[in-house]
Amino acid sequence: MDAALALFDERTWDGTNVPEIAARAGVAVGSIYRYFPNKLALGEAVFTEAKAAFAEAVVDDAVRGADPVTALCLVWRHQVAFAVAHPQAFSFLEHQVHGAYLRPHAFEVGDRLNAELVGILREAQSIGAVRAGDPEVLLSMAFGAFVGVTKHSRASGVPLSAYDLDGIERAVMSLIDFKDPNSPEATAS
Amino acid sequence: MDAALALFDERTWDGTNVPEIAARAGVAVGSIYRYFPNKLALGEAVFTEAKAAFAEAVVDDAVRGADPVTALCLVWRHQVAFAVAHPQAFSFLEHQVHGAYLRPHAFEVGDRLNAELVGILREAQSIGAVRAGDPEVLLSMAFGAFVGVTKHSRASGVPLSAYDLDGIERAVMSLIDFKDPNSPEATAS
Amino acid sequence: MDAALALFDERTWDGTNVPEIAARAGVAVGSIYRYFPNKLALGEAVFTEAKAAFAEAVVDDAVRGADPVTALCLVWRHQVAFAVAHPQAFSFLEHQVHGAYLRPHAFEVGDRLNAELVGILREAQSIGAVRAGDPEVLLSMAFGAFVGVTKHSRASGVPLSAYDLDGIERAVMSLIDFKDPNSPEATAS
Amino acid sequence: MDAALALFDERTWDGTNVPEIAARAGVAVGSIYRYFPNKLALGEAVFTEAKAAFAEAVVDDAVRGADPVTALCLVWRHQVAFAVAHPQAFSFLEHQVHGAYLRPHAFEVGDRLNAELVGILREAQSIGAVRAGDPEVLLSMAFGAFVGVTKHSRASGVPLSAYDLDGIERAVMSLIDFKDPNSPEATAS
DNA sequence: TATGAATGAGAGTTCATTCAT
DNA sequence: AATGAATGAACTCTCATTCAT
Repeated sequence: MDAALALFDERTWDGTNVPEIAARAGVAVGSIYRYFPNKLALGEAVFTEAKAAFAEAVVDDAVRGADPVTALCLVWRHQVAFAVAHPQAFSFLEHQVHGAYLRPHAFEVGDRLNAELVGILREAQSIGAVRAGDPEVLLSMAFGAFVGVTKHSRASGVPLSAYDLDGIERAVMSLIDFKDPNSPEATAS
Repeated sequence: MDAALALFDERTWDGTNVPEIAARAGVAVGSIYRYFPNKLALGEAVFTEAKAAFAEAVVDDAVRGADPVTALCLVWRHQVAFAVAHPQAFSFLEHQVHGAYLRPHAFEVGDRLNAELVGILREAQSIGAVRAGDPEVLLSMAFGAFVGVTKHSRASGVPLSAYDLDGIERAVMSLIDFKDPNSPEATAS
Repeated sequence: MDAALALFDERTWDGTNVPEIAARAGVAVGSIYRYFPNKLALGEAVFTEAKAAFAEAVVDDAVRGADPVTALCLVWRHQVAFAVAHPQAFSFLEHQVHGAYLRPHAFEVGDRLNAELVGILREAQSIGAVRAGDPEVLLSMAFGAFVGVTKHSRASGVPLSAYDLDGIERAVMSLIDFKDPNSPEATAS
Repeated sequence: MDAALALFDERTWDGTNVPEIAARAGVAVGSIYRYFPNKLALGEAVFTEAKAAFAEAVVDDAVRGADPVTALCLVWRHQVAFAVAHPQAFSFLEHQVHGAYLRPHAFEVGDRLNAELVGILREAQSIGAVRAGDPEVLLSMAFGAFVGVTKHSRASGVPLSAYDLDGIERAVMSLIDFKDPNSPEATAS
């Protein structure tokens, strides 16, 4: 599955053939078919696993137990940590086209994650910690901004860890107009 | 080429077959091969044309003649207008994987555009109109944030024009910490 | 038809496509189809015309009116003259594979020619002017020997006319053990 | 390769399609492509193998160790034996058109064989065992005469072995004016 | 359980033929 | 009558999948 993920990310699901995956994994073609009924199922498994790992990494119990402000910070850092640790998985999940080999249920994990994040954002809005506006759109923008950086990282060949991640965080926090209502600066105003 | 663009966007270059393109275009398979030597060349032509159209739309003479502050505003609006007018082309250009069918020279137009935008951003930074930091990264983030919105638009089925585009612009301007140094508010501080 | 002959000779009937023929002839593809119902018919016409021209050149009225000894000499020289004048037609006729595009009747002219030549040879044998043995085989050998020279000519790029055609004739005459029964040398023995 | 040889001989390389070859060989189309990268390479392999087998059959160590007179006789008989044993290979090699699918190096074996035979002929000429004249042309004629017989054999459907092969040999020996300088008859004159 | 040669449906491409101009 | 763009059947080649070893 690692080999498959790497190739799907580099070349698309359609653009990758099973012999290549087998070669990269160092096994025979037939062996892949002992664990997956077909290429479709392999694609689905790779996508689903990556998405689940991402979801689990981003929203853990600490996030769920925290107040929206802390939660947002944690989510952001988890996301960055995942992208640093699993750049291929992160990039693959961001491909624009997954429809060819995914049945609807494959999107459930992602949708659930999205709903949780939107909930956090909405709560944060309700206490004035974040800019007003459709929270789904706000999420898309904040996440999109980070995806933009990861694309730049891949294109330039510079690993994500070499970027000014704090500066990036500050910029995205400006994007959503984030301010900790408990911080002295905020209460002063 | 329109039919090809639509299908490449929906299904990936590898995931689209030539008879499908022909059917969508309402022509015979052989006719495609009168104008393109092979599927690769068709993909390249579609990509190159879309990229050139985008580049021309985003940076026009008005942008080139303007001061960096005005230029940034214009660029933003041009970009939005292009995405509204040509959602498939915009989305296709944002696919993460184009390497399979593009020879290096196909990236030249995009690189040139990027260099121009980075130049504008750098100028804006030098007069304090924009947040400090690697301008390439800043550009990736701002552009990425917008791409995030277009993805949301496609996924939700809501056309981009139905979004609060002004709100989005304001958020991204916050992202880059943009302030017009000539505006009264800015001079007041 | 000249263009077609040249290409069929160079590349085989199957290996030649109609647009190429049109291009070589300096006409449009459609124009070919005004004169020939299809490529098959064109091939047949080219073959039949070449064969008829050869047959007519080799056995003319002079040959038909002459005694077998003179006839043989004339036939030989006619054949050589034809190969010198129309090397492509000669070579094309000697291709081993014509079956794909010829209906049986296309072979009639060739068979008739062959029968005539065999007849001459048989007469010559009957007066002791030529070696004994199956005249068809003798003809194949004598003709084959000349074809061998024409192949050499094509392969080496040296025109047939530059060869020692008299020496070749003498050799082939030895092959069939030809001797003019009226010549002094022959009567002497 | 046997199936391919048979079909190439019957129908030309261009006139044979891959499914036909597969069917004749009793394998699937794809299997052919496991052993040959493409049809061109298959053609080349068939030609090269046939040519090498012919060359090896015609000039063996016995020929190389013998005096020119003996060598010529051996070469002749080897050639005849090859044509009797492998009529399709012999006929295929004699096709006039091979250029479409052969790269230059495919001709090397044939050229080498030719050079060896010409060498033998030249030696034979130097001791007066063979008619004077360009040995390449002499070779073309002698070989062509035999090819003529094989053509006749194929056209008539009579197997080569049913021909008067001794008579044919005598005729061709006359063609090259061959006489064993050690034979009593020769020494007598 | 692992292998990879074999399979054949289907993809990319060619080209004989047609027909509006 | 001549043209050549358009057509689609047929060809070359690929690759997901199977199965004897």
